[in-house]
Amino acid sequence: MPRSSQTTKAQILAAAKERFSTLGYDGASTRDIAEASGCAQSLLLYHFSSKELLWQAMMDDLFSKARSAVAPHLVASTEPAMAQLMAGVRGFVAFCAADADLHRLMVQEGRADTGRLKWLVETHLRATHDQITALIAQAQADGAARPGHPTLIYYAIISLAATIFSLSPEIDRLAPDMGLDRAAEVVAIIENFLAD
Amino acid sequence: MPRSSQTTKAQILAAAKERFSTLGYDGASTRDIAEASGCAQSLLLYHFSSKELLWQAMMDDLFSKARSAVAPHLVASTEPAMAQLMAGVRGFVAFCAADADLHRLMVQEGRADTGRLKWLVETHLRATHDQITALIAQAQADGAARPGHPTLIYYAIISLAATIFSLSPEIDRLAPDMGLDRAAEVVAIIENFLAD
DNA sequence: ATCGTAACTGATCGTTTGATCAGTTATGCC
DNA sequence: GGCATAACTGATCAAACGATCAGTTACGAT
Repeated sequence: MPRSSQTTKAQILAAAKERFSTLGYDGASTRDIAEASGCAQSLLLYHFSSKELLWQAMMDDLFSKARSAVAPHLVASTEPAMAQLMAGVRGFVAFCAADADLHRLMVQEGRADTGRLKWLVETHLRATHDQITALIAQAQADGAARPGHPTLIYYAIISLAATIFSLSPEIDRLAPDMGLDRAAEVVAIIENFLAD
Repeated sequence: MPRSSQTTKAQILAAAKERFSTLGYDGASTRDIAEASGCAQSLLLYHFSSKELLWQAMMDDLFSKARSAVAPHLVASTEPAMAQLMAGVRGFVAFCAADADLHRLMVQEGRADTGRLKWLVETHLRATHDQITALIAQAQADGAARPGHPTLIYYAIISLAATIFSLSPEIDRLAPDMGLDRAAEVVAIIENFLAD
């Protein structure tokens, strides 16, 4: 019984995000993803052609959502660079708290120099990296942000913002008493870290 | 031609660390690991019984090395907690800079609540976590360290110390101009972050 | 020297993987 | 109402997986 193509694709993408982020690219199987989204494995390949193209479509979808959480705070603002930066950080932390899968996926792919990493850097990472590091450099020139290579600062922010949420199974096992409202404290940590 | 059992095992463990850390548990195959260490796949299983026990043996080996890089700075010191902490941080950063695989492996396993994660927490993580968070709490009581849940501070330190090195393929692609002596700057970042 | 045992290999088992394809069902258009 | 087409399924492929096992090699103790 054919449904809307968009509905089926969205269900497959959601299942793919869950499986790829927890099991890794090789660990996740297209049969498993198809079963979790309630369709035959062959339908998954009918819509996305191959496992790798499904992975790319899932990444496109995820980065599109991440950009809409961060970008509005950055564009064409008249505020100082540091204020723009912190507004973007708040949006990014909120996104990571709500969906830890993006950072899990990025860490999985960022450790080996594969074809998938090259695709990720050229398609999604480069533009954001260049934009944010320019903002960091401006904030440093204003005397508002701490010194250091902007790329290093950039990755320090990302790791502080995302690691707590992406390692939550491990952290929950070690410190079950820790509260669940970690986002506010994470923002405070980054603000304190960024300040000169 | 039988070699020493210890030599063969060490070669297999080194190859396993490289494959598991870059491809993930499912992505790495015992055939690949055996080929990289120059022996038959059946010999690998002869020495380690199964893929999962090989993975555990590799983790035991790696944590043993990590502990010898950090522990000497912590035990039975008469210095204040903050000074002990920073000494341990310097040892840990140096270890991460020399061998980024441990953190890669930890991030891979820390995101899904599998049997392997449970084994990791109980066998290797719990003791270190309890020891370091107690030190953090003491440094906070001394008024030397910033406030916040010690486990949150603990994971902030770990992510700051390790992420830069474990994501080096991605970072090298984005900012090839960045220097290679990142360890000193990372230590400075953590020291600044920890201070009250 | 020889004998027991640890180290090691090659062949092979049953499963699971990504992928292909012929065939079936339902929807939207004229 | 028929009809082209998009949506979808089940069967099946070759390849790779973890694992088992019978058989071979070489070292070390007696």
